[in-house]
Amino acid sequence: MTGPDQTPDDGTDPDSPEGRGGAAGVLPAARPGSGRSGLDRRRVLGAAIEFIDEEGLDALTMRRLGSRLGVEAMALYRYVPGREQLLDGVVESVIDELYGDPDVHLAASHGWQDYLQRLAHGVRRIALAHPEVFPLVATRPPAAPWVRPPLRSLRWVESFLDTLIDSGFSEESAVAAYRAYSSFLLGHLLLEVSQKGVSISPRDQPEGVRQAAATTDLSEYPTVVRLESLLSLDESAAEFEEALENLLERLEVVLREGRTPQRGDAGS
Amino acid sequence: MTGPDQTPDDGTDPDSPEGRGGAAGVLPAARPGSGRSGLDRRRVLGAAIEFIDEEGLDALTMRRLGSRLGVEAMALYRYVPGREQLLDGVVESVIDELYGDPDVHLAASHGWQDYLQRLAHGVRRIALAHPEVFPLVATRPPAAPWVRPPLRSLRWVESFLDTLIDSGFSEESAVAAYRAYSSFLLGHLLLEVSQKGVSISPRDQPEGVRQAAATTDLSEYPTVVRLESLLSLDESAAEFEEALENLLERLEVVLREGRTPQRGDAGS
DNA sequence: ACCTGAACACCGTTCAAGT
DNA sequence: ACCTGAACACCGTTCAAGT
Repeated sequence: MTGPDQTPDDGTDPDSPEGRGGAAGVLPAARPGSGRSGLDRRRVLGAAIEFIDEEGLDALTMRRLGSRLGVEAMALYRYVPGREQLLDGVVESVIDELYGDPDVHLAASHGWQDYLQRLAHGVRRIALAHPEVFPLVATRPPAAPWVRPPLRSLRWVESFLDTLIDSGFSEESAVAAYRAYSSFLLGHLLLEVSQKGVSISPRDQPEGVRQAAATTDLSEYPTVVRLESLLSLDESAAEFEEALENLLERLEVVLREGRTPQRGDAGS
Repeated sequence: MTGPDQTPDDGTDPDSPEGRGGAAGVLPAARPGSGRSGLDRRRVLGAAIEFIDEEGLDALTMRRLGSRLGVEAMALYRYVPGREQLLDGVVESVIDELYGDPDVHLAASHGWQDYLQRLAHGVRRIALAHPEVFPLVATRPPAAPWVRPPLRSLRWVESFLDTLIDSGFSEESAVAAYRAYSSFLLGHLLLEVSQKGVSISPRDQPEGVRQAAATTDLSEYPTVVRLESLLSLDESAAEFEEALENLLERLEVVLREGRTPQRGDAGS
């Protein structure tokens, strides 16, 4: 999906049989005969995700990833055309977890609101599972200008639009809903994930953060100081639910006002 | 503000006299005597911003920035402790443009909604002026966990909270409003800016995008294909206004329901 | 078929040295 | 006081060579 690379086994199309079921799989596994030490595009991407989760994005180099896999960096180029495309593969791999998430696909016909709820929670689960990877999901250039970052895959866009249109949204309002939904997801999850990075991990730049906190003169910001405990409460989960509910309510209004105006307008 | 560097002239505190007025200035200029070729922390940061705007973030290296300034890379270390802190300085410098924006500060007392409107538009102006820099604004770890990315400065957080509390918000709802507002800004502007990057610039990875577009089999996504023209319409500006209006309405409800409950609750 | 060694051009950063 | 040259450790990536 990422490029015209001539590497072997680049069956990245999302409809290959293995892609559908497995929670982690973007690519088919190595042929059965090839022994456990055999490298694999899937294994490479999996290792990259692990690496980023553990050490942070900046720490990921071809050489270090190679040595985690017991191999020289140059060996990776058999499975991935370069570092940029490795990152694209990581992003693709991570959102592909959604395809395998039963909580998202289960019971497709409880209405569009239920569907958008499950989709949002599915994306949120991924973001929280890979907080270091998620900014990449948000940041890598998408396949087409209208495939917006948090969903990131034509399959999801298609499914989103179909579901809304089937539920009575006009094409225009389905597209508008898609935009509102994407930016809601992106904003919330990016903030939640970055907050998590700051408050929990002594990993990346604890130095920078601690320094800044120590250096800044707080006496000029009495309100901030007074509200510090309120400000540092982590209410992300509740805020997510509330903002999502609110968005769905907004969409419901749009639906009621704009219900597929093209025909049947006089019929019922 | 960023670290314990012993470089000369590191008066990064936001209250130095020069910092208040000038639209671009984080730091005082060089002493009057030092000639036009004299380097300067401000000049270094300014050149870095220009560079990123023109060539993209990935292209910025110490060596290239040096040569743009007619100097070896090593000379930059006089003004900036390292590349990371250079990027922090860039972010700080860019949001400092807000302090000099008359449209944001003008007429402080037309009510909180007017204030939030002007602030949001100010941030949006910055994001659009520096589309390559803005993801950095969203991504760099903030000074404190509760200083959320798009606002990024204690001064703005303080001003935000004060304005809302003065307008009758309870402390709790002022903080909740701050969170909702930040994530709204982040989501919208990040999407808008990344869309701009994709659709306009033949700059960064036009290769990757064009490839993906060409490689993907669109026949599986009939709805997406059918709605392509709707999907690729750029309605960012209108969507921004609408979502902002909606947010302000939500906040108004919060205000009415929760009007400073601590005292005077029985008085009127 | 799959991996490695050596090499190339380019990084960030340090430090002693120049003016 | 300010800048540079040389050096170090580390990048991504290529390509011929090994097995």
